[in-house]
Amino acid sequence: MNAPHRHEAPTPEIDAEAVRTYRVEEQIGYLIRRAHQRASAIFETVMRDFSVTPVQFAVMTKLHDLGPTSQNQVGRLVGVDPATMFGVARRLTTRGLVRPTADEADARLVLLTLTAEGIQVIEAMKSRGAEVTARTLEPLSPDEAAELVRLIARLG
Amino acid sequence: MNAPHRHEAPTPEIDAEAVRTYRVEEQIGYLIRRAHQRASAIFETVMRDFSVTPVQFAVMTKLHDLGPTSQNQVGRLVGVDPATMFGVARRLTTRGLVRPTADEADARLVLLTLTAEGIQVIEAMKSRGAEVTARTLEPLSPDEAAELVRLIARLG
DNA sequence: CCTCGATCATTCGCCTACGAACAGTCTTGT
DNA sequence: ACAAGACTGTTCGTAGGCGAATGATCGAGG
Repeated sequence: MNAPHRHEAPTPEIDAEAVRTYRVEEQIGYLIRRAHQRASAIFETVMRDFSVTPVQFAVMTKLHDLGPTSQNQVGRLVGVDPATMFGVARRLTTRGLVRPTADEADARLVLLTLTAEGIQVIEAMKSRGAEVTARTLEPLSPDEAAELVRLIARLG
Repeated sequence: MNAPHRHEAPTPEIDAEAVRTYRVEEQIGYLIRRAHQRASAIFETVMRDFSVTPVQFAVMTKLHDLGPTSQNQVGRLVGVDPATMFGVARRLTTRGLVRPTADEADARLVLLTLTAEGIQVIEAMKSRGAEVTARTLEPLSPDEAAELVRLIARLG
C-alpha cells in the first residue's frame, strides 16, 4: 500500500482512496476561483461605462474615504501588495483619476489623491455599487446572501 | 437632486446617501477576491513541493479523470478560457507533466495527455488535496463550512 | 460539391497577483 | 551620533484572466 519512496521519488504516501474520490469542482478553493471570475464579470458589466477595474475601484473608494494616503498604506487596506499597487497607481495616474504627491514629513512616501475627475467617477460608481452586489448575490435568497457574506468574511 | 447631465457629463444620478454609506470591505465581490487570495496562498503552502499552481492542478485533475482531452475542452471544464489555457498547456508541457498530441479525426484539436510523471504528480497532489480544503475552511465549524460550500457553489 | 457558420488554437494587449531583490529613507537602541 | 533594522517604493520574472482578432479546419445545408 505504501511506496518504498527511494531517494528521488516524489511519492510521499499516496492515499489511493483519496485519489479516487477527489473532485476539484467541490473544493472550496476551486469554487472561490469560479465565484471570483463570475463576480468580476458582473462588475465589468455594471461598471462598463467607467472603465475602472474592481481593484482600481477598491483603491479609489479608500482614497475617497481617507483622503491623501500613501501607496503602500492604501494597498494594505484593500489587500493589494506593493508590487501590484505600483502598477495600479500608475494606471490610475495616467488616466487622470489620481494624482501622486510627496509627503513633506517622510520622503519615502508617495501620497495618492483623487483628482476632481476621480471624485466624480468614484461617487458615480459607489452609487451603482449596490447593483453589482445585488446581481452577484441574485441566485440566493436574502437570508442566504447574508449568511454567505458572513461566512466568507470569516475566512479572511 | 438629479443632475442635468449634459452631453459629456458622466453623472447619471448620484445617490448621495448610497455614496456616504458604501463600504467596499462588506461587498461580496471584495470578500470573494480576498478569499481567493487567501485560498491561493494556502494551496501554494501545502503544495509547495510540487510547484504546480491551482489552475494547473485543476487542469491535471481533469486529464487524470478523463484521459486525453482537447485543450479548449479541458479549459471549458475547469473554467479557463482558451487564451489562458494556451499558456497553461504550454507551461505544463514544458515541465513534462503533459504531452500534446494531434487528434486523428479532427485536425484542429490539440489533445493533452498526462505523462507518467504527470500521473505521479497529480496522484500525490490529489492525495494532499483534503489538507488544502481543511486549512482553507479552518476558521469555520464543519456545519458552517458545509453551508459556505453549498452557498458559494450556487453562485456559479 | 461548395459555401457559410461554428469551432479550435493562437496571438496581442491590458490587468491583477506576488516572490525576490534593491536603493533610499526613517527609526530605534546603544 | 551612529549603526542596525524597518519601511517605502521600484523593478523583474512568472502566472492567471480575458476581450478581440486571426487563420485553419470542420460540419451542415443548399
